[in-house]
Amino acid sequence: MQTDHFLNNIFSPATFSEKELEVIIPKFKKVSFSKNEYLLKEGKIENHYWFIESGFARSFVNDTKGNDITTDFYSQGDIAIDWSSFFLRNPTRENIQAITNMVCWQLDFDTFQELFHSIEAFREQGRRKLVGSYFALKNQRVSFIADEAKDRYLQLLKEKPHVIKNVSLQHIATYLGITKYSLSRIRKEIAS
Amino acid sequence: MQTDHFLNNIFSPATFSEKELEVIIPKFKKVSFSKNEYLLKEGKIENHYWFIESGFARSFVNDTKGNDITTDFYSQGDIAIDWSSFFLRNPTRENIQAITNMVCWQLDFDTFQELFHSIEAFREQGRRKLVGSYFALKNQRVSFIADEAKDRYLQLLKEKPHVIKNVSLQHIATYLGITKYSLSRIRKEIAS
DNA sequence: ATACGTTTTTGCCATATGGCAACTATTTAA
DNA sequence: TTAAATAGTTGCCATATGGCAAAAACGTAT
Repeated sequence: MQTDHFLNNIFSPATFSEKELEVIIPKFKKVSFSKNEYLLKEGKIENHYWFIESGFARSFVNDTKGNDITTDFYSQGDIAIDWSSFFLRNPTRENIQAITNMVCWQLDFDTFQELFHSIEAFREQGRRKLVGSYFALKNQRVSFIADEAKDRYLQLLKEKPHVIKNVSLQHIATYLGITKYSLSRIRKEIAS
Repeated sequence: MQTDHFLNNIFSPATFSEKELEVIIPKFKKVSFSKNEYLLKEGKIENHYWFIESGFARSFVNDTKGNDITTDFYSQGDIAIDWSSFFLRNPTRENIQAITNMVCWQLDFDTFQELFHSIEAFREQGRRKLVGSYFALKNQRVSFIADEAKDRYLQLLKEKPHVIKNVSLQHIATYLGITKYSLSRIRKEIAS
């Protein structure tokens, strides 16, 4: 096992034993995506746990009026997944699409389950990742209620500056819950 | 073990073996709360996993302007918990308060961990509960962006009619992300 | 380099919701 | 039962954001 392998950043010797790493790491398969390709499509059951080594992706749903609403952005080190479809084995409402070319590492559901139930550190890590996503979502919920669009944008700018640079205005707008017109005006206002 | 015990509705023989139930059920402790008492207070670390047998609770946070914003409602069969504080062992931003008198069943963190790591069915159930909360939150996020306040209210009315009847207008309003004035007007409009 | 399609910007006006202030209704405590 | 506190309602106007249409800017393929 090469020690400069990307996954060694995700599964560090501080948390996993040498023996566990030898079981875990080889189970991942490297997969590349070209810009605009889908990692997951609406109606399918999420069957992969994807770690991103490079590139950007976004997830979106189509609302009842047919509007495309961005639900999240993903970049290096992130897990690009619909947790509920993956764990509950339900068809997903989400699409996950590559915004740039990407390199990812995948685990399928059965392999994930095997590691989850057999390795306590893997299980704890998975739980922490899921809870981390949950926490972010809860904070966003409060921000949606308490903050104006401009503040939500500034917050995103601070938290994920690399995202802003790689994602089109219209996708950022739906993520923030506003129209592209409003976001364009907010940017203009900030610039001055 | 009495078979009409409330927890037998939560831990059913279909999913858990007789032997597992004998380990799990006795570990729960029955606790009652009076109206307005707190199950969890801002700044503390969530140390309990609460199943509600009867009564209602709500969780809320204080935003930067000091406004009290309702984040969720809980009733019979629900788990009234801040998952992130519980699992990540961080001080919480949330308050969970009894809206009526309540009867709950508690497990502390260490006991939860013990059961989580030793009983696969318990672990799967916990994961499903957490993912279920996550799923609900994600759908709410889309609804916030795609639907008007009136539709969000009608949706809540359909999903949790018992909540509406037991919770004050102002708390429902902040949960929906609108002011009490707006919700009052929406109700008036619906009535006609 | 040119031309096409897509994305972003901007003027204009529409609409949903916010929020004060005053009033009314309901709940709680004495 | 009555008074006090709390919760809900409503008139009025303010404000943030929506959304069309047209123009401008940008990216991409030939």
